[in-house]
Amino acid sequence: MPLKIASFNVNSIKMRLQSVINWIDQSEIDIILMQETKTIDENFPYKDFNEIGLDVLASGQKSYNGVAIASKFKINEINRILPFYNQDIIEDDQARFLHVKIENINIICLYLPNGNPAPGPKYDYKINWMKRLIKYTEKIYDKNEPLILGGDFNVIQEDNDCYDVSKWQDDALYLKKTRKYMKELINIGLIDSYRLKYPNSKEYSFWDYQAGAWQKDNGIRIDFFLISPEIVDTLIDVGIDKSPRGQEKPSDHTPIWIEIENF
DNA sequence: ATGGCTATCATTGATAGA
Repeated sequence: MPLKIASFNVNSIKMRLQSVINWIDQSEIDIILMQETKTIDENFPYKDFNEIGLDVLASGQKSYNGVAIASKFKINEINRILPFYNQDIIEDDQARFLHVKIENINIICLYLPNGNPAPGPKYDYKINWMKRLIKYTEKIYDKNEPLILGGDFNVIQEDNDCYDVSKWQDDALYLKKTRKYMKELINIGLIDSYRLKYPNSKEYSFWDYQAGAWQKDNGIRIDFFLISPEIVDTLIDVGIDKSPRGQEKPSDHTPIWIEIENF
């Protein structure tokens, strides 16, 4: 039976609740990874997801960040804290990470830090977070086990992932160091599922609210599904659904999805 | 245009996003 998995930076689950629920229903999504939910767990709208038959796990905080997963199959929590490997940082109160197991699949839902302005402490935090993610992924990686990293990576990895990279030269999303660590993560043995199917396409997953970016298609592709070889073997289809971005009161991101043969 | 918009929290302004 095919399994359809999506990732969507919703930019506030409260503002986007009805459109997210409708999109899940219309797109026949089995598992959805959400980012920028912007609410504490007590206030997460669990009921609305439960009513359409989904189990939910949320890891949020007040005002900013926040990740959540909703699934037709039981969600088994593995980890909601990305471990530290750098002794300089002793705590991290930003809700950006969820590692779960659903059926036989290890799934990580992530919201990688933006990092602007660079250089500066926010960029240092981003790079440190990427190093932690690399270490964690190396630790759990097994090429014979299905593993999916999905979410908002806040990285413009290739020139084809941006309408005009000349405007992003000094941005934290495109700096050489950012792309170097993204490459290091991929080199553990993961595949960018979108690029596997569309090696040369220019399609985006984010358009700024400002300056008519959506109307001009001034977008960037920063939401990814990185998948292990075991998932590649069962991959049926991949896509970016632009339609939610064109609706009233949209998120500035649009959902991405993969379909795999699982059972 | 170091601009343009959207969301949150707190109280009409500051902060963050990318």
